[in-house]
Amino acid sequence: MARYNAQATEKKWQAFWDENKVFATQTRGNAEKYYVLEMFPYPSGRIHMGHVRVYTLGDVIARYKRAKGLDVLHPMGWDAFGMPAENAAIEEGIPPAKWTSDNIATMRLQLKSMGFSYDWSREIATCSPDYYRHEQKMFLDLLEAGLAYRKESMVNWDPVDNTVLANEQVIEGRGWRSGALVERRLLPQWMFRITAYADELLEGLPALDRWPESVRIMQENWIGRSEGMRVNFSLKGRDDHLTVFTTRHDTLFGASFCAIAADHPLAKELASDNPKLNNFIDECNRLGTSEAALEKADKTGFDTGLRALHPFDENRELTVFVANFVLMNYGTGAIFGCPAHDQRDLDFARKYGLDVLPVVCPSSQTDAEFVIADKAFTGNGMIINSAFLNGLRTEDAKRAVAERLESNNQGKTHINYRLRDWGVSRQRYWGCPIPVIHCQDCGIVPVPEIELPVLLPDDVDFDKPGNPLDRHPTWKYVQCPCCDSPARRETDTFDTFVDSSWYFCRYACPNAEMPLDTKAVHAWLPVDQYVGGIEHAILHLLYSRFFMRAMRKCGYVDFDEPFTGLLAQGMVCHDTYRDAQGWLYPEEVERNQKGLLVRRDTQTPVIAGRSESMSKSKKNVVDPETIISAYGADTARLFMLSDSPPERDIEWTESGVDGAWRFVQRIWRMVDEPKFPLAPKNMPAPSHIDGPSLALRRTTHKIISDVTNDIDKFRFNRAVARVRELTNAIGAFEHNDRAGSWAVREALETLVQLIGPMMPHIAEEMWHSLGHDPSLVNHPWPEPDPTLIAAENVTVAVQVNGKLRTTLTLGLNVDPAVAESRALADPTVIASIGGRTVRKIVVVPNRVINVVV
RNA sequence: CGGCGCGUGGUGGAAUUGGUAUACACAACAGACUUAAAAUCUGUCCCCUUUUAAGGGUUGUCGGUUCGAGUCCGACCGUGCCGACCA
Repeated sequence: MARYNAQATEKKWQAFWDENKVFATQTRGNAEKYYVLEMFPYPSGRIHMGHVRVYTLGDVIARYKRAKGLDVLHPMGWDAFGMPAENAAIEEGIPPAKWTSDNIATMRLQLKSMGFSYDWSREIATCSPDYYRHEQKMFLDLLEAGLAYRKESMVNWDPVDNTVLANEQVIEGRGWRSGALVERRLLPQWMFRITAYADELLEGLPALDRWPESVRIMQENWIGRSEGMRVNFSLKGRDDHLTVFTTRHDTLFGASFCAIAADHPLAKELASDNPKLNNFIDECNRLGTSEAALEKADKTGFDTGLRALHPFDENRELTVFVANFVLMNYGTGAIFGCPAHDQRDLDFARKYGLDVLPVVCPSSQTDAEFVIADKAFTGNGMIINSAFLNGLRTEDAKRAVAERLESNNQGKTHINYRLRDWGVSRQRYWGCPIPVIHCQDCGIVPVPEIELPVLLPDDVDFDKPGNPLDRHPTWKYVQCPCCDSPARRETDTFDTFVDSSWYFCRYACPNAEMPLDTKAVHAWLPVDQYVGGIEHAILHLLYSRFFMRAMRKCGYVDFDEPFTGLLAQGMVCHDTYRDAQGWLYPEEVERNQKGLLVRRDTQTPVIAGRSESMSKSKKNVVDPETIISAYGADTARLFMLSDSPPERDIEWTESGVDGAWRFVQRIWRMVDEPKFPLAPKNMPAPSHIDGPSLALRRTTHKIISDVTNDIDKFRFNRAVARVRELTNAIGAFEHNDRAGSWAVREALETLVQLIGPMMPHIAEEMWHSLGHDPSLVNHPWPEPDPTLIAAENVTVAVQVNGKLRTTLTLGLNVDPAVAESRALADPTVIASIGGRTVRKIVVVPNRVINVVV
């Protein structure tokens, strides 16, 4: 009896798959296509458990769809530009290109050792000129299409990474990567006009019905469409006016002040001869960057001395404040304050003693009893105290106000979005160079297409902070392509989210001379199933949806949505351990004889913290490689699939891995040393099968049906449970006769096929042991026999007044009247009825009979 | 503060989507095999009454709809994630 040797067997089959190009993408023409893609990794050095999970999920889908006879595209590549490579250069003196390609080489080997079914011939790395030259060409197209532009704009500046961050890369006022407090700076930036597609991106969401609801809601909120009005307030003693954005123009008569943002142009103008106002603005800007402080910050304002006139009543003068709670980057950077119906305005009004005039009365109260204390009423209702609006409901009042303001040229209905244009400039070296040239005479000149790619120079130094491209002695000095006079290259590079906004298209045509081969892209795209972390719910997924539309406008494709299905998998968690010295790795901790957690080396006590997602900072990580070398890839893959549904977090436990390992051994023994000889392979079914053998056949086919269903719905944990049931059924089977040995072979072969996508190496080995030629990968998925699934008898629950009293075995689809009389004849049921009158009998066929008395 | 999600045994979780709650595993306990250990196999394993048989209760709490609720509705409690002054 030989123990299953996972390491040798896995290597053997990986080599077989490789040599025979088993996973080469097929295009058979008559088969349906299926594109399954997992988010490509950043080559940080080594794979971690998060990678193992997401790529296992994707691989099960890919192998399953392949077995189902579909043409599957399942590629892998590298999100290879980005700051860690530069940090390595700064800290260890390794050039970013070398650091990155070394990491890719390591991680590629690690992924191969997991046995994933990638078509490696389509591998791409975003840092390769073969990739980024096409990105540069696409940028030129976007530029021409008016979707890329340059703008002097206030940016989020990360003082640690010395770079600009997009709004969504700022989390609680800190850089998403460095964690440094973000400053505001005015810099010329390259922007992508994502706002041009705000409505389209919003309207496309409901059709993405195979996306998680939560992701769609997050994107919806991020786009932040709101219907309202721009309203002009005349300014006393000035010719110009103040434009505010509001969604509650029905409350216009409740206005008691106006407020503008600290960086509103009007505020800046007024501050030029008002030092106190200037001071106040400075204070706001300082606060404006630190969101944590802002949370508790009081609403403060500064009276500019200006007075705005109410649009419907020139005699009403409203003080114009600069206020710290008004944001320049939303709406017009100016508001009118209606304290009775907006909590912020109410807080502000109470602080500065301003009027609070209720103008909307909730339907539950009369206007006489309705008062505003410390809570604003923000709901809809009946308009009061509002001249010509009195008696109207909120919606009608909005319409009436809009009509009157528009006819007086005092306002315009307006749809406002929270979404901002996407700033793509990064002042970094390790990114795709932006292919433009700055000429004193000609301005911004695109690099001519024949000169692409603009290559990154190799000879850069990382001794000083800032952008090495900018400091390079020669790289940026070029001649203007238009006038030949001396000019300078753009030294900004792209945000790496640009790289990942189209890579999924390039997989369809990795060697095309053009950025995209439209025919190939249309053959494979959209991605049928995308798998990745929920952390990309907004950034990557929204950018990709935008880029798809931009590529459509540039004529590359004729569809809008890159990913029609999305599976957002949960994180891999592990217990945390620490002692007085700090966090400890799991392998540094053990249980002593008393069962207490202690350090392995010193035997001193260890505190067990709660389970959290694996992270290097908390040291609660398990290196996949140690698991693979101890148990093999199949065990790791099985563990990732069992127990928890994919979208939920999974708890990595040593005992769970042991359990998975035991299962691998167990199924191996079933073919390596069967309890009795199996029927020869390919033998036709015996003409007569009954008793336990028939029962085993029924189980086998029921489980084919269940597992197929479960994998279709990505309920892999249930699929694993069903497979274990089949294993238990085979293990318990004792019927050593002709029919029995045939049924066992059928069950075993089914078992092997069902675990194929989950544990491909052992499945391949068992398939071979059962006498079949490789590769199982190309063997069709088993089909359940419907006549075996349909049971002839069903167990039906019998309830009296909703309480379970007994169960009956009835024929399938038996006449309800028969079921009824069988139930009423049952002694337990008679006893439960206890002589009471039967009022009603509910019969749910094949499920339940409920006697109501 | 808002949005979204979750709450089922000691643990991870299952429940045909309103129809027999606790599938499948992990852990624990007992036993078999063994000189011993590992491995393997068998059994017990939500709670209460009772030796068993049998009965009663149970899906965070309270209420509602229904012949019937883990599942639907309302309120509350707890918890997690995300967004946060979005006018």
